[in-house]
Amino acid sequence: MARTSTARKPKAEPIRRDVKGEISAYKRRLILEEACHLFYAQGYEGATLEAVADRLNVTKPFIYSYYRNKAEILREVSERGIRLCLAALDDVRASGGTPMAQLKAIVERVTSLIIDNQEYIVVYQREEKNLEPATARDIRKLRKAFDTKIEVLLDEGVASGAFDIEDTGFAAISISGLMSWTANWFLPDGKRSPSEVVVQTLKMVTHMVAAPK
Amino acid sequence: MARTSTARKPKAEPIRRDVKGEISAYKRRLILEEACHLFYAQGYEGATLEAVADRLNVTKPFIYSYYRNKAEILREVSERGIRLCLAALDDVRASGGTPMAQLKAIVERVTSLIIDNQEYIVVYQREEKNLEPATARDIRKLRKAFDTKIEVLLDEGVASGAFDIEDTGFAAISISGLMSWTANWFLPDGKRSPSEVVVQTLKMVTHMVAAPK
DNA sequence: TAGTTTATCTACTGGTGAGTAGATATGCAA
DNA sequence: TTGCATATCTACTCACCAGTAGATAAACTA
Repeated sequence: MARTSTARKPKAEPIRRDVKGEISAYKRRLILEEACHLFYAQGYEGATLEAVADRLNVTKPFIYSYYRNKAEILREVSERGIRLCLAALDDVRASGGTPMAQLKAIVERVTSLIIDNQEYIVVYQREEKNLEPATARDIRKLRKAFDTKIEVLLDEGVASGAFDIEDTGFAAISISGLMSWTANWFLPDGKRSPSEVVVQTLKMVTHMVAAPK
Repeated sequence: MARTSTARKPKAEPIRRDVKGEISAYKRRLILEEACHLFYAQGYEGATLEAVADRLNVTKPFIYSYYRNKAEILREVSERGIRLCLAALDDVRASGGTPMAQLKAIVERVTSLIIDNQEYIVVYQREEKNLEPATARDIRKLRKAFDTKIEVLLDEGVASGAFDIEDTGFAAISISGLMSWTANWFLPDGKRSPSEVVVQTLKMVTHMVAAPK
């Protein structure tokens, strides 16, 4: 939306792409993916940046020219999951609908996201204590915000009579817990496909909150 | 129950306690508790055995005369949670009752155990990859056994009409996940007391499985 | 009490990996 | 082309910690 500060002519204005920045971002992304994969397989401390570099056919100092240190990589890995989930939740909330319809849409989208980003989410769950305390707090705040937004939605459903819940705060924790837990047991080549998991999770959540007809 | 092999006289037989063994077991227990506490606070790799020794006012070689190596301590920490939960489950199953009554008893007892042994359980969840592969497999088997036993109970309840569940395997995973997840968010000094958490968990689980009246 | 065993400690090794200094290569501008 | 800037690499340091060898102290036995 915002023009680059040097842009002038309205006609045939070249879209000034920040190519250098894009390439740099792309390299960061490659490092991030490979690092996440190794953190997942061997643990944060067990995975060396040397090994990450090897798998990218570069050397360790290459990584250090894109990330200040190992912890910064972990930070980006850790933020990813909750950022995506919050965005999906906000998106559903913005498009409206009944509380039940919204809850169902959120469970569907968030469970899918968790399956697709399983490694990022598990790494965060396991390695939170390796984050700098300030970073850990920030991410915790995001997770808290997620739960609170679910709670508000549940409150709306209780008010409309769609849900039958005694403690919406606890129910919110349970629902987000149920979804988060998926990252811990789901096996990409297991007997349940991602879409089956989504469907079943939806059923569990519905049972948990729906008012009896 | 079993006599020591050297016991002879039936009358006034001294109960031959293995004092040496008991003291040894007690020391192992002290090491285990302190190690678990530090693993919880700083992570398995972040916590040094030197630090564990310090907190016990002993030295590192002391620890090495009770445990072969650091991984063996982690193994005992990791086994504890699931062993206790399985024992509680078996105990409830053995004392009988309706499927609903049994499920409720299991959720109550297991959730309480998880709260009481929070640190052991979280350390296992986080540090599983630091276990020797064979050990990790063994413990996974125990957890699988737990879920399967829940599934069988759910099947019984479906057969009797007490439960309304489409996929009992998935429901079993969800229930044990809901309980396990407690270890990740419960705060001993938070706004919910352990017994409130147990009560609310029970409500969630009941909602999830109960057939409509 | 002397001698023996057991428990614990002091002081070390060896391997490892995060992070860096300075060299080198690659591409770009004039 | 030459000179400059940027990207990447080679080769290192430094700190840390699991695990151990061998010394010492404590406890037990005869």
